[in-house]
Amino acid sequence: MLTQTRPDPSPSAHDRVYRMLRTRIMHGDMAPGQALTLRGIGREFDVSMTPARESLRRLVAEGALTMSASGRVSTPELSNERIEELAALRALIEVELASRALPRAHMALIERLQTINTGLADAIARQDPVGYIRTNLEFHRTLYLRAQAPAMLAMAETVWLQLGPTMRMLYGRLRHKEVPQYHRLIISALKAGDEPGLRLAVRSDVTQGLKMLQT
Amino acid sequence: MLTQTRPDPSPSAHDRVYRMLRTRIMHGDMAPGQALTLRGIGREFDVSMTPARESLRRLVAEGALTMSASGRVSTPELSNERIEELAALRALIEVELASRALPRAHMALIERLQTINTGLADAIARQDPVGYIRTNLEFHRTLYLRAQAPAMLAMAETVWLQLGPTMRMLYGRLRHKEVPQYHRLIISALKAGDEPGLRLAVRSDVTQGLKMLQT
DNA sequence: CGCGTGAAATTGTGATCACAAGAAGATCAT
DNA sequence: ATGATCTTCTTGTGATCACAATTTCACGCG
Repeated sequence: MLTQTRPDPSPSAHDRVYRMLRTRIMHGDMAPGQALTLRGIGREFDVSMTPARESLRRLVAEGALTMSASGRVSTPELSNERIEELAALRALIEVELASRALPRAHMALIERLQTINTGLADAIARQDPVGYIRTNLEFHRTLYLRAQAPAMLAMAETVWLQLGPTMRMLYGRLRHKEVPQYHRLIISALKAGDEPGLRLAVRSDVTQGLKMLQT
Repeated sequence: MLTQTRPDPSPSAHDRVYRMLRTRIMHGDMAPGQALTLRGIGREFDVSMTPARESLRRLVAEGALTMSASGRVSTPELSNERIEELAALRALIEVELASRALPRAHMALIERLQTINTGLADAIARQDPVGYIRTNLEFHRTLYLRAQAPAMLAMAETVWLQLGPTMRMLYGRLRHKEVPQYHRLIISALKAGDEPGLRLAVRSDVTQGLKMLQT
């Protein structure tokens, strides 16, 4: 998870590669089961094997990538059981994060969330799955940052990371036509300071879609 | 987290080092703020810098170790806020794990848990903090394995890992005289098939002690 | 056409080295 | 005695290479 502090403008090569791969995986820009190699990553990002290996190993440690018995690395193909577990984890962690964010959810934040929802509508209009996933996660992250609970947010992001490649399939199945209604309910509950309503809306939002992935 | 499958009897050097360090950290065998270096790890485990670096980087990715802006690695020194967050995460995840374990908690498991509690009493009698922490976590892990939710168990273990160095301090403050009463309550609730009682006992067990760490 | 075998290519792991950066220690000046 | 500066030592990062293991491909046979 992103715990280390390294605010310098020129981070290490491995850090750079790690962040780019992480973003790509989290936003569903990679399909489940896709293989990655050290030499392939080295070529793509113009680095040697050492930072490539560090990056891949780090993502494996976070569950974003899986490693076979022979050390080969690929994006995970999640079983139904795994998807259900990760959905349950999202429900547990994100509902708590939303509750903790509520006391600091003022109008500026609510307006920011509404703006992000507009971006979701744009991604839907463009039929852009990666853009949709990215903007959806931005919506949640923006809210949860107000919880001021970095350990929990890190855990939530770890779950998003593991779900990333699978989320792409979800988008295809939902064939989104409009912004998820639960986002509107989340925003309403924030405006009203309605904690039970907020918890219910977040739980519904994070679990409803994932149910459709289980075949 | 321990997600990759590598059942071969001779794992990689980096995997070996990683597991040993991970166990040491999780069981409170290292104090908060303790520094580790690549060359130091290399000497101690008789490996070169490459597996040493891989192991440390992996533990950093899991939050077990922290990395400074200059790349130096050490065990984390947790703030009160961080401790509260991790306790809350334990409560969220472990309560859910216990619930999911209940349907498969038969007499053999219950007897196993009682045996482990006897080991806890031994560790207390020996005034052995590391043994105490290890046996306590064994108690929880043994129960949660029955939940058959590896993603959740991995998350729980990640939290234990982050708390490891701090747990050592907790042991000092509690000055344990007897096996935690909540373990007895957990066992009773399992025998009775009492889910609400089990949830309450687990929540109390995982949060009560950690409250004493917050000064 | 499919399967098996062998060879070649590709892969991951670990060691080593060079280099840059940071930390620690020593010395000098106020 | 304390602070600043300089030097030395230690550290982390990345590149490269060797080697073992795995995978892929090609060819031959049934």
